[in-house]
Amino acid sequence: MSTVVKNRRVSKSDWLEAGLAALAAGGVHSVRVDVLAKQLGVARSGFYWHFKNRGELLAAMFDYWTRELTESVTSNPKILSMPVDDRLLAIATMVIDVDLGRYDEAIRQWAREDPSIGRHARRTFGLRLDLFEAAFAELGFEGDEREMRVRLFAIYQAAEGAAIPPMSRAKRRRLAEIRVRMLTRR
Amino acid sequence: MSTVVKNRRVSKSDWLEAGLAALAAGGVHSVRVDVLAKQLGVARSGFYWHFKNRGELLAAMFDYWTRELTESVTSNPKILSMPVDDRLLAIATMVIDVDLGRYDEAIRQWAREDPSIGRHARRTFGLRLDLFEAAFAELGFEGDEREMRVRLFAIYQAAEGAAIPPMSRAKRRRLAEIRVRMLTRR
DNA sequence: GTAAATGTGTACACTACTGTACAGTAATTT
DNA sequence: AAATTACTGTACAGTAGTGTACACATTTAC
Repeated sequence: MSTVVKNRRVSKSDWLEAGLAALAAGGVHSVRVDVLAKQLGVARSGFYWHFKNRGELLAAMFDYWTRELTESVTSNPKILSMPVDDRLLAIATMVIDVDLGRYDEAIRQWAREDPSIGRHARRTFGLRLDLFEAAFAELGFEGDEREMRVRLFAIYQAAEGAAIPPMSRAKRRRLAEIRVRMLTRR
Repeated sequence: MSTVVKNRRVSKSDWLEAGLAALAAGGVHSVRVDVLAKQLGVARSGFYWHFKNRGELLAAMFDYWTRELTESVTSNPKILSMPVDDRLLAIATMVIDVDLGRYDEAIRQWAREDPSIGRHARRTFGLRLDLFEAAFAELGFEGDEREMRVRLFAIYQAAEGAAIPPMSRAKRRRLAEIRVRMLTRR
């Protein structure tokens, strides 16, 4: 009566992906090794082959988020070399299409519980802000006016994907265009 | 060596407040009756005098959020009777001063885990959107242009308080003013 | 085709948290 | 002052999740 696929081996990255999916769905607390094992259709024990313990998986998940969902943008030469307007729209579009914000809400919650994660998350979110700060500076905005636009752009993007009720990708893309137009206009 | 205050009685609302504080700090999973008891300096057992079980506390917390942190605004005649521009700024200011968004992030996460909470949260967030929808309609915005402003206003406000790194209230208030000015401008 | 590396399942011990039972104490009402 | 209501602590039972031990299976390298 078991519906699981037998004889399929499960690699380290399978555990990582399952962990990330759980993170997005229900926050850190819901990434539990027994639940992941059940989802993957294997026994729990294999987990401890790949990871020393649950904490090591969590650390790997956090690193993944920093590397793949932030630095992949903030250090992307292709994006950084675009003209400002295009750059901002390109980032907004990426956030929607690649779903760059999918773990953001869970990470913030996690950061609030765990001081060490908090410090690292602060740095990572800082990298994003710097990117937008530079863009709006280039557009000639200064002081509070700039800060307002930077924050509005950054915070909205980091939250839209988790918003209730959710929006379709198509609509999000349409709104992104006019949003960028408004925010870059003097 | 115990630092707890002895002989102080703990009421139902004390448990509720402690639960809400835990919710804001670490999400639903971190509202645990043994932890709350320790914080309040009493034994766990008293909890079950006030609440049937942990679930009943969670339900009470959710109701509190809907009533005190949403409907108190969306059904507030004082606010609803203001001219549009003042109304939007008044709401933005309230969100900052009363910290109306303090549980929003935790609630969204919770809603994603628990379908029943999800349904109710959807309704509550809907009430807020309706409020902004009406305001921006009154200002003469239509279609995607209106939707963009409504969403930007709503989502930003529901996320700013939880953003990393955090901003001071003073700065948030300053930015709120120019933000409302920009969003209400044609 | 054998050895090493990479996994896997079963079984057990431990900890954290929830819920229940119940006797007792303090405040409030009559 | 007696009875009722509101609340507390101690003790016990149950469940869920983590981590460890270890023998066994499967793939990869030589």
